[in-house]
Amino acid sequence: MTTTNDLPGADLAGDAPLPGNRSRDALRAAQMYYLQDLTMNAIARELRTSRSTVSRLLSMARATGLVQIQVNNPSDRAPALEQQIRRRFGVEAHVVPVADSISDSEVLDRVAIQAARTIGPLMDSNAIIGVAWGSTLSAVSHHLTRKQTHDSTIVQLNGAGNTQTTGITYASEILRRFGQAYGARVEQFPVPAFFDHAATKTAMWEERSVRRILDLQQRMTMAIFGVGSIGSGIPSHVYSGGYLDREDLETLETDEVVGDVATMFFRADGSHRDILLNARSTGPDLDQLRTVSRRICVVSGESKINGLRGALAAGLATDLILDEGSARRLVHA
Amino acid sequence: MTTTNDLPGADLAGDAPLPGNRSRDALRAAQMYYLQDLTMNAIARELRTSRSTVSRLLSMARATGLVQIQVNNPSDRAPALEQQIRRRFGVEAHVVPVADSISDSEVLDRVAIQAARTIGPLMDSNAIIGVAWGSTLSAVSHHLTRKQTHDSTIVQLNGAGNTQTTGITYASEILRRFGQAYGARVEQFPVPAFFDHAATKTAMWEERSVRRILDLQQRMTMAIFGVGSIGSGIPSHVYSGGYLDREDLETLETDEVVGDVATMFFRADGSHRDILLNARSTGPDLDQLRTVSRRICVVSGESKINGLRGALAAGLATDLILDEGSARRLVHA
DNA sequence: AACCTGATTGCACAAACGTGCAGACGGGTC
DNA sequence: GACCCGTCTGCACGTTTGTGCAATCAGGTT
Repeated sequence: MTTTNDLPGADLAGDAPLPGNRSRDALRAAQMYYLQDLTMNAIARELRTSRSTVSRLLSMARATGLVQIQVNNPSDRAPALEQQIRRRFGVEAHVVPVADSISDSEVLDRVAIQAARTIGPLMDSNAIIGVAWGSTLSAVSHHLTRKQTHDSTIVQLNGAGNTQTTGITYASEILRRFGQAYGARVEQFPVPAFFDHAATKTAMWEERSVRRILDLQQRMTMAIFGVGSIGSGIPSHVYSGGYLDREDLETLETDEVVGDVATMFFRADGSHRDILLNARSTGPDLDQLRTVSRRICVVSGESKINGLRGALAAGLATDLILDEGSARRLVHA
Repeated sequence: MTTTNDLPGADLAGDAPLPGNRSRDALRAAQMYYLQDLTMNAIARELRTSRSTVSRLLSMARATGLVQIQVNNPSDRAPALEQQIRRRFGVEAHVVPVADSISDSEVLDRVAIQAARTIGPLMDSNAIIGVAWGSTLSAVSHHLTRKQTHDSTIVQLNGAGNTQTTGITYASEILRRFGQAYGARVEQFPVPAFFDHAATKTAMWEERSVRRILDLQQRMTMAIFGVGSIGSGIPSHVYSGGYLDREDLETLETDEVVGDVATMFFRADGSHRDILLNARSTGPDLDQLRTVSRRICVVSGESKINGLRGALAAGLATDLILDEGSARRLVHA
């Protein structure tokens, strides 16, 4: 082909420059491209613009949630792994296919993209969404696709401050992106991840500013979180980021903690009674978390397997999004 | 580009040739392509196959309904035309964007594609779908995308025989395609479009074989039909295809008929009382049709505008899929 | 009017994609 | 074993799509 690109001599019969033209064109283009199978060139002619503009209109249509693409495995014959996980652990599994040859950070990225797209369709109006923070959630938040909703709220699940920073910029970035993608209010939780003294927590928990957040958490319709894991390979953010001192880490060990969800710790059997640190943690009580009707856990990387097992034993999740490698480890052992 | 195509030296580490490999790969490919934004080349590497195979896997995934693409106009700021139609006529309108420069048959084709894709997501298990026949429905039936359902039934809305043929091959092809796309049973209605004598209809309507179909029609959860139109330009199939003789056409005129749905006629004001031909027609009683909870009317081409107005006045449709030109004519007059 | 600044456009090129074709494979038949 | 026929594969090629860049436009400021 000799690069007879774009439109040759159009743009002579100008369309009225109507208001809101941009997004109207995006909708038209999307309909013609995805519903009528026209090529971008054909669409460009009908829209009296250049093909490259159509390409951009379409990518805008995708980014703003105007176009939604779903991949649904006909549940009756879903991949074996997902079925096994559902049977063994009682959660709806979404296994992200990845070759085992790729790097951990790439796996995280791909799990995050797919998680973001899986969450999208579940997002609803009038929802109250609890969101944790951490490297997993951060990755997810970068790939959310827009979807307009009314009267929904994003609420932070646990404080993010530590001894060095208030953690606000990090956690709030995550929340902000969620809020923006879904057109939702954002409610931050401006407390440290852990109090130094359990008594301070008790006191703060009586404050009305805090109770407002706790109240929202109680009414959550959906919660989204990763897991932290102790004991195999790389420790998660919480265990190395200045949130806990040496003494804390020792008590975790004596309490036989294997992991955490939103800085609330649990043991391999799923129990969380009498784990000292939880009395100072600002995460949601795990019994309360279990009352939320949709609880989505995102996990990437096999180093999290111990924490994940604990979380599953505790029944913290209703939906589990994880990479294929971890899924395999989970069932084959 | 120097055509550095497809994978250079793969296919040495063979994967196990598992059963059902094909559709599993299609699912994996679809997830990686649509959910993770990998290129087909990258997918080919992970799947240990060639890029072209991935391309084919993906088009298979789309064709079998594994991937579903939706374009949703955020109803609050839907295109003006759709809003006006909804207000004026009380139906949910889906306007198919087409430039006014293209030919009638092309318009029909594009309306049909978009109609097929619009119907797809509405299709459900345990549904009983009534389907009419005619050039519009025929076009739609060619573009249905597969979607597996359980225990659903496609039932023919009106007989298709005429004096020359039993009409079976034509109408049944349409039904067959619907049935195949949705994995549904197909129930044909083996009667002529019109009886010569109303008495024959009365008699036949008591036959158990016919009652079975009528019973299904009574329990329809969805109906899909076009409209026939008299009086402007090209007459529809029914008016020229050997179904009616001159005398019949004359009675239609004296009865002030403007169009039909599934060979049941109505006037411009939507009424259908005392239209003689209806007593001999095998289409569903219009009062009964109105009890179906979802009634989708597909219209392409401005020549149908008169019939369409009548059908809307009669309140026959809950959803209307039509081309932009007709939509404009509909509101601007 | 002159000037800046950010958004938007079309172009040119490179990357990604779809598909006709010929060869390879599989399994049934003579 | 030889043969046939339908299916699947990779290749080559042409087509379609994404994107950096420079020119242009819109609207606000000096």
